[in-house]
Amino acid sequence: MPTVSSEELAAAAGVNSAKLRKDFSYLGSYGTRGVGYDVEYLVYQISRELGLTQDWPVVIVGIGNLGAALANYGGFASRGFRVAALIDADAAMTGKLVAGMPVRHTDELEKIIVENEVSIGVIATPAGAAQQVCDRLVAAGVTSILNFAPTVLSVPDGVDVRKVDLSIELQILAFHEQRKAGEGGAPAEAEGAVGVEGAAAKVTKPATTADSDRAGDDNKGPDGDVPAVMPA
Amino acid sequence: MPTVSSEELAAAAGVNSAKLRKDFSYLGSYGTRGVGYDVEYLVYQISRELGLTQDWPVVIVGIGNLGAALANYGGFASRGFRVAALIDADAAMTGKLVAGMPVRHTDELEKIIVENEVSIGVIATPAGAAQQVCDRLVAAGVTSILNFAPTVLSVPDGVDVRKVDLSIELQILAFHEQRKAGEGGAPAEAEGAVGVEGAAAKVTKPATTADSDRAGDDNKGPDGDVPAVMPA
DNA sequence: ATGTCTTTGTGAACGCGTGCACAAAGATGG
DNA sequence: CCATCTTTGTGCACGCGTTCACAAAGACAT
Repeated sequence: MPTVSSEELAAAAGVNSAKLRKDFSYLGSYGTRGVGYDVEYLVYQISRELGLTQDWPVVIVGIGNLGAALANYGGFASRGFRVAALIDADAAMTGKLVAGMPVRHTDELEKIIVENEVSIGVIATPAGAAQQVCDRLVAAGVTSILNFAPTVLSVPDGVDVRKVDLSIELQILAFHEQRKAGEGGAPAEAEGAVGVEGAAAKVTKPATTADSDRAGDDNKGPDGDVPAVMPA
Repeated sequence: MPTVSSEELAAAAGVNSAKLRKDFSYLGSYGTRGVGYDVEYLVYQISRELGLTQDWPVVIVGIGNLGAALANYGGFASRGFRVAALIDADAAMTGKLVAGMPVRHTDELEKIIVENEVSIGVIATPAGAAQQVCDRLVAAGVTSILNFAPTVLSVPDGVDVRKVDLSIELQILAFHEQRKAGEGGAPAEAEGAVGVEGAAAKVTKPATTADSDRAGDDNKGPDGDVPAVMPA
């Protein structure tokens, strides 16, 4: 199949064909009227626009379970990412092979960054070490950081940080799961698990509101639509 | 600070105060006019709505580096998730302690799900095993799946799947990094890294368009705004 | 008790993104 | 070379979410 129409692509992706065409048009006019889009050419153009045709050297700092998992992750190489080095603060780890690559010590961090012209760093350290590692990465020239540590990093302007919270997705699933179970009393209720049990009784709200606890009210929003409190 | 106003919260979160109030109103009328929101009560209500006050037993299948990292992840317990069991297909892993918990063999999967009333499963297996594990989880009663394996899972209606691609975030960083480097020739260009080098020359487009390669065109969208091809 | 002041809750307006619908473009066949 | 048919590229309109702005509610001081 050398060409595809926007209609076919849209159907496959489950989106509107007009939107797909409009999106493509931002990249330029790469389609041929009456025929469609040349598949190979389209793939190339999108890849290039997304930066997939570039070689991005990255370092992974913190080679614990997560760091090792990331080092072994196959999806990186196929997207143009090249793991330039694995770095860990534990001297006992130095030289060990992870994903076929020797772990380097933190002392060499700056040198590694500069020599490999690394601009993207991945932090998979414990929370306590994250900010310190981040500062060193930035000082050495890294301008984009992917943070897996459960901390909010502060960085100077011009540096991008993206935080990945592995439990967020689980949270979203649990939210929908709660909905499936119905509004009524869900199973395995563990009141006070977050350490605020009795909060509803302590507050100064009228007892009627606090005690009824929303059981039975229809939870309509101000505009009358369904409750929109829903992650992603 | 026993209470907060929507204005303070909005400023802290960097959002509009009216939107924040409207969002809160979907949960009910928990504020007090002239005062604000009772912090403790508000935290409790939001926690409850989000499902944080419930106890969610989960199983993690595939105890490799990633599975182990997830088992050790601190963020789960604090959000109401309880790891009911770690499951792996490798008999050599059975009984080993990971995050202070013995690894169970896949043979016991169904039993574990049923006994613990697990409704959420996490798949951290290699891609090849994911669908099979998924099918068994669903058959045993799991209705929400968090998939870390690089495969698209097919599930019956009523089952939610969320796929986590660890390289997506890296991709987004690289995209912005590319933008920072300017439109001109970026460093470390690796033409053809995705195996389509020469694609621009092979296609049947007029040579003028293909060769100019968009250098110099202003890349305006159909409505005249800035190029909106930008992940997240 | 009454007035003033603060802050909520929400109706209404605005703006942006999505989808519709069609003219222009190009391929294909006669 | 012309007619027809397919598919793109995009102006336009609709709808939804965000923001504005204000009336109602309650606290607090006098």
